[in-house]
Amino acid sequence: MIKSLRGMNDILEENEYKRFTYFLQVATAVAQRYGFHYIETPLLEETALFKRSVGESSDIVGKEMYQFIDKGENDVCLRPEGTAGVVRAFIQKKLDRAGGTHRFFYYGPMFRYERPQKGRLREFHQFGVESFGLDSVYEDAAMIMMVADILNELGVGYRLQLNSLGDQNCMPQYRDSLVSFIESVEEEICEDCKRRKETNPIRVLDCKNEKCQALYENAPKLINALCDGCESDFNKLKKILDANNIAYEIDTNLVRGLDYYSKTAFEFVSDNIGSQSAIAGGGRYDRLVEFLDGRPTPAVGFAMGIERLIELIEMPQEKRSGYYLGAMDDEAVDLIITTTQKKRKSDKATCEYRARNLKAHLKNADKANARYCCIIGSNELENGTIWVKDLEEKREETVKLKDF
RNA sequence: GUGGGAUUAGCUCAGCUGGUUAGAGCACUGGUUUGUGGUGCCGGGGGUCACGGGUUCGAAUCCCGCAUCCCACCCCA
Repeated sequence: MIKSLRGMNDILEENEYKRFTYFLQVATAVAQRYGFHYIETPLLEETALFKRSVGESSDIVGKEMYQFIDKGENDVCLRPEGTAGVVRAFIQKKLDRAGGTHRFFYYGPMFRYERPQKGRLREFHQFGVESFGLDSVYEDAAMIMMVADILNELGVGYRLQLNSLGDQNCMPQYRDSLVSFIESVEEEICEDCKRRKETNPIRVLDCKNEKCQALYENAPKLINALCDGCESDFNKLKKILDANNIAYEIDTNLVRGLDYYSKTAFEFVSDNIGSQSAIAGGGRYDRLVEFLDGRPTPAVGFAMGIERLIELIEMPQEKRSGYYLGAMDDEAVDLIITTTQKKRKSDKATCEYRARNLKAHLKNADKANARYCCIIGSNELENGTIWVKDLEEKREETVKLKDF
């Protein structure tokens, strides 16, 4: 038997596909209410795109990409995340030169070659949005409120963690002071942190090693080193969230794993899905368009992990709907088929191809969660009528077939 | 990539220290004699016990390998 590859799942169970499609409905509707429109970009991109955007120091690019040389000798890879492709499309379409604001949402599969576990797949699905052209912190707040709206509508509980990563004015200085701090404790930190000091020093802050964490208690905090602009934006952001009743916690160690973030960084986490607890994450990435050879364009966005989310969604109760049609007589089956086809012009309608007794049909109709069970037996066939039972109201009537 | 646990019917699981045709509940399916469901009763189908080796007179049960899932590390959505 051929099985799916490790970490790659089918979404076909009732409690999966229903939640999956319901999530997309809700997320899409909310994004459209915020003025975002759909964008679809390729699953396969040039490897260089991710090296330059996500960053070579990140684990995603360093060891998790599905990368290969195609038949035209191009170095390509399956996208490990969604932002880079959208930014590439934005620049390629010269929207950076067009100016103005551009807001996109997308969803689809992402690929990372990781060791699978609960909430961590090799092929997984993200829903995300990207907003270009606005450097206003109001847009950062709008992103966060959009995530909150989606989660609230889905009945998903969360905690929001917030941080500011600074910009090109304050981040480099902070990085220098952090590096000198790390050097002062270098003897005692873990091997990973020693490596991080060289590749991406900010990342030592979210090292999970307890000993390291204890040492970093005294590390300089980025939040205290922000330049005036970053600090006032961060304060403004907090104010906006307060005014809109969005609860948050400041997490000074929240460092997003992708290199392109600056200023606002946020993460929505859940305590109910195991150790892979981040359900949405995002932030501002004002430099990324420039890094990918576009005109400098401020941008902000987020992504949500759909598989993690659907574990948490509370589905609204499903109501009976549509018609179930059945014959109790072999002679009536053809009539059932044509009647069903007629109904399908306007309503959901399913039918049974075999003649069955009434009890069996009612059982089928009930199982199909149909609202109406409609039967033609020998009596009805003779009189040109159809027997219709409303399974919810428990009412039944016999109507002329032409009026049905 | 490292360490640990699990793997028996579509699903959730039982199967004691190796011993005759591997079980249950749910699900599926058929019937339940005059045409009434979700909630009665009776019956039926379905498992090379993940896969590959080994030990043994005999393996779902013991050993080795391998795959997948789960947990932790790591990483992130």
